[in-house]
Amino acid sequence: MDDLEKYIEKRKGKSKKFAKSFEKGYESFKIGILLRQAREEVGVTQKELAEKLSTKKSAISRIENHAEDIRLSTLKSYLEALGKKLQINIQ
Amino acid sequence: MDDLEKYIEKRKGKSKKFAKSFEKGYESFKIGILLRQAREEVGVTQKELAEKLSTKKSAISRIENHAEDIRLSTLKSYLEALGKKLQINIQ
DNA sequence: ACTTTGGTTCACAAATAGGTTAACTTCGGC
DNA sequence: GCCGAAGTTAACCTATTTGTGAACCAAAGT
Repeated sequence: MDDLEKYIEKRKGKSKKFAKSFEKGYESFKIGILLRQAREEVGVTQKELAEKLSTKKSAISRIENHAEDIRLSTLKSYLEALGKKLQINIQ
Repeated sequence: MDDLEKYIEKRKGKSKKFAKSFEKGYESFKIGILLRQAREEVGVTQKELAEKLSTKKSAISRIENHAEDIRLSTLKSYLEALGKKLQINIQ
């Protein structure tokens, strides 16, 4: 069980809604979880991040919880606003 | 000069339109170029790939040439249709 | 010269992501 | 208990991506 999965279990315990919708589609949630992890690691709130991205905290929450898909540019800027870099490679 | 840049120079030589629009935004083109490279490496035509993805060759061409942004799911399925895997990590 | 194959580009329609506001919940500190 | 801070969700709207069909170009073969 890797870090991501541990993290997921923790969130399932905290939020019933999360647990329920999670079962519907593991894949779509992965990226949101990764992003939340990245944000919490840096120790920034959704509101602070939203301001850096000139958007609203609700949009951040949606990305981390609900979003079924995300644009590459959104992913990139989210991470860059956290001082991180997105690395993509093909195997 | 890495492989990607070599590849870009080659394409610039072949297509004036590509060269011109390329200058407008390097970033947006990178992903299309990577995808084309991946496809050519496997030796599959745009039409063949399009059929695997239940879409049309024009959509594939657009992604490789024009697309300013792309959904993560699109990126993923494009690569999976080529038998490749998308790997994302955060630095 | 004609045809076929691979690719490009455009225009329009359909689907979906992201911006925004507002109401709601949870949690910690007072 | 009350309050503020952090987060969640829903609804609406706009912007953008993707699907699709058609016209076009270039190269290669016949």
